[in-house]
Amino acid sequence: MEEVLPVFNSAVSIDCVLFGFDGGELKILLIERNEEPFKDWWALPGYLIGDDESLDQSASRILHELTGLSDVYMEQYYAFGEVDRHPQGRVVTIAYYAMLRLGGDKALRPLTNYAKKAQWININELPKLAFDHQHIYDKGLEKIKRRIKHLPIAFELLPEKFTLTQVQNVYELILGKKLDKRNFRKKILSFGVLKELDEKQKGVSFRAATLYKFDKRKYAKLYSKEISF
Amino acid sequence: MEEVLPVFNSAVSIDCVLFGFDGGELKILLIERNEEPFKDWWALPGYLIGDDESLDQSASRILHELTGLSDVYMEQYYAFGEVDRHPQGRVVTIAYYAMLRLGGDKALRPLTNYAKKAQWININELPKLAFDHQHIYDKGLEKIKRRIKHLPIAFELLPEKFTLTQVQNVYELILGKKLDKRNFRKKILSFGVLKELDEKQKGVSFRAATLYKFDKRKYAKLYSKEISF
DNA sequence: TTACTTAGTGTAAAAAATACACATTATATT
DNA sequence: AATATAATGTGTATTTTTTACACTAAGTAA
Repeated sequence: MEEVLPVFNSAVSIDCVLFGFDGGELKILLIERNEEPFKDWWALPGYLIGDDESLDQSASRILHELTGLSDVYMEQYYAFGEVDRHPQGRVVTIAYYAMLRLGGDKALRPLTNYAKKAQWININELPKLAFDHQHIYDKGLEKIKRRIKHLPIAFELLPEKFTLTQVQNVYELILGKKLDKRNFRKKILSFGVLKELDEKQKGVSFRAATLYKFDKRKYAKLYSKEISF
Repeated sequence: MEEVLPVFNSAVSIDCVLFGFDGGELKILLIERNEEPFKDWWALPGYLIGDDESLDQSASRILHELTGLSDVYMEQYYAFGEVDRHPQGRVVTIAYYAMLRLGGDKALRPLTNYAKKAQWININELPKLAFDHQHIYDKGLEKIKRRIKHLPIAFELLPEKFTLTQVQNVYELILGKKLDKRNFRKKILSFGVLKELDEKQKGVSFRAATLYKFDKRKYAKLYSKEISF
């Protein structure tokens, strides 16, 4: 405990837990590793931070390089630093999560060959993950469960226009339990951030539901309220 | 983005935000630095993690070496990693908070000369802090504000036996606002973790209040409930 | 005895959460 | 055209939680 200059004593990395909702299923984004250790294993998208980037900037860049995704707003939630979490040396990793709107257009394309591919995988069919990534994922899920109770972040998962039933599906998948339809609608509408549209769902084979959209202005207000008291 | 071995790319440190309650005042623990940069400035107790320690272990050791305190249960809450947060090089710091029972016995005695001294300082009289420590403190306070609403962590600040008015004082100091006495008592008792003692406050110059103590068994149950759903 | 200071208590009203079931509507099938 | 199907959409009563609000009781000091 004598050094004055801050001596490098660790590698620092970022790992990202991205939730996506597609075809009625809750998925997370994984990469297939192309490097040792854990070559060919599935892992959370993650890599070492860069010299001239903040943690948030690193997170965005890394996600982009490994998956091709950009403009994803991620939130930091925990740092994992067990001594032996990486078999080849000390790596402290800082975990971020985000919820993401899926839907065809955005192809997943790693821009580096550190990953063979990136893919959305149903959370009920998770493979064995590299390193302590299962643990990092578990903590991330716990985090958004708590979060979703207070803030309507589930909309980040949905397309621009959505039905209330879709919202309820997302909640049920994340919380892992069934919710009462009437009470759910009452509550979700009471946040005051949904705008009913003059438009119905199309292409369904039964009664079409009313579409809603998400009012970003009101959401921002709500969000800042939740933070303070 | 080519290395396979995890190359050290940063220093990693821990900073601790410790809240204490004493003489009716909410305080935090600061050290006076004895090293450049920011020699002679006040700072949060913090230092670099060790090679063979987890983050939690590092936090405990560092707190001990800088202040003499041991057996303090701290919780990690955020990682700060702006590129220029340390003037002499990259340092990512991981912040921990805890709430602590003060009261005479435990002397503060740095065991290293990295700190000149350690001292409890009223949160209303904070000096200018080194590095980005003001920011780290602000985030920590925000965190416990949110936390205290759901869990009765305020008891960690109080002596073994305490009055309800003392508990209320702690809440008011942390939340920064006055609370209604009757409603506060109703709510705090409804947590079901306080045991009324057959004993009164002593040495006060007016009516003595009933003492309570904190039931750790019930608290543990409550805590685990809050985490899941 | 009196003055002072803090402890300790209850209720009514409002708001939020919960439990619960059926008619409506669009489509697909015959 | 009639019918079957499957999901949409809606209301109320009950319970629980939160909020607002003011006085008496008890102990100490003068």
